[in-house]
Amino acid sequence: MTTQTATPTADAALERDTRDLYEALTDLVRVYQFRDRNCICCHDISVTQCYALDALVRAGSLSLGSLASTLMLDKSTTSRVVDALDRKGYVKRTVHPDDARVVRLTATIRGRNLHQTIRRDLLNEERAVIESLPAEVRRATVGVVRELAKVAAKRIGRVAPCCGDDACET
Amino acid sequence: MTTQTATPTADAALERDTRDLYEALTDLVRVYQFRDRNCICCHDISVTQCYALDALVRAGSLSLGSLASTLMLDKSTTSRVVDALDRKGYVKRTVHPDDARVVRLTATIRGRNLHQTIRRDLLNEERAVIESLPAEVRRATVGVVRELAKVAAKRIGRVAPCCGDDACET
DNA sequence: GGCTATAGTTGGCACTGACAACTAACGAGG
DNA sequence: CCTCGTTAGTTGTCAGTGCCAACTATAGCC
Repeated sequence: MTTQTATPTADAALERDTRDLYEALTDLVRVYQFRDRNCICCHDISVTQCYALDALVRAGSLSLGSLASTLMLDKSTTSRVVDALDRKGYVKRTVHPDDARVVRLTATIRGRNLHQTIRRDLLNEERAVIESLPAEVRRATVGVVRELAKVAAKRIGRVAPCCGDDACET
Repeated sequence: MTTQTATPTADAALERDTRDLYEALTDLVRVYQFRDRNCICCHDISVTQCYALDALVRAGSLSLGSLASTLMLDKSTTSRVVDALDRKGYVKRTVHPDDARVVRLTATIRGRNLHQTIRRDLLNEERAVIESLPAEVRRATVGVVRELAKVAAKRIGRVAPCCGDDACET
């Protein structure tokens, strides 16, 4: 009974799960966007700027192009986000030694400190959210979210224009 | 001091879960933001506008203030988002019969149709993401995400300014 | 040396999001 | 009835986002 048969029951279940998950994810994403806005912006940096800083600290150093694709943003947008971070002294642009076209982006000490501070705040929030859950549930939640992010990235990260294949009849 | 946890082991587990969940959720939220940008914008409407339309269709009709708090946005922002939807003919403003101060917002037929179309697209995407998962896993995922959204909303929806209690020394 | 491809930047535009200042209508109290 | 405080929305302003398209500069190839 665990085989992936195309029975009407299985179909109905998939439909229901799709709808339910869609609703739940919508809520979740909305709440986290709100949290990010509120939690990050009191630190002299915007949400997108924070994502960029995070990506840079994590990676150590990136070209503008790779940063853009990490953030799934246009290069022009990314360039301006970096402008802001550069202006505020959190990130430094240097020319790549082997290829003068590429810009090497690295977080400054100041940038790393800020990143650390914000990360601490966000982790505190996260802990507050989940500490009420029983340990097993928490653990399972982590697994599920991770898996979901992976699957979604595989499906979605791939399609650049519009809605992919189905839909979007313009 | 803040938490009276049982054992150091449990503490460590909580820390690890917090970190892991934070990473996973960050990824998840990023991917879904991207999906929304790409999936919605080919329909003559922006992401925020779509969220607003969705809230209106769901609720049937809302005042501007309640729409703002549903979306967790400032009233001024909300007003302008509604401007755009109004201009495009997806939403109508009417004066509330009992209180001439409040604006009743309702989706037009056009608005409901657009909503339906976009919803279909997003559900198709969602289905594509999860249809590869075994049915039990899917079901569990729905439960977990729902629970997480609920817990997060309780914790986060509450704190309006800045980061809540900890951090944010301005 | 000239050509094409690649990496980034800049211009332009619509929109987002916040705060503050404003207008309009409701609801007491006098 | 009129005034005052409150509540609901709108508008002004400003920084930032995000896209496309046009541009500059360097690299790599013939």
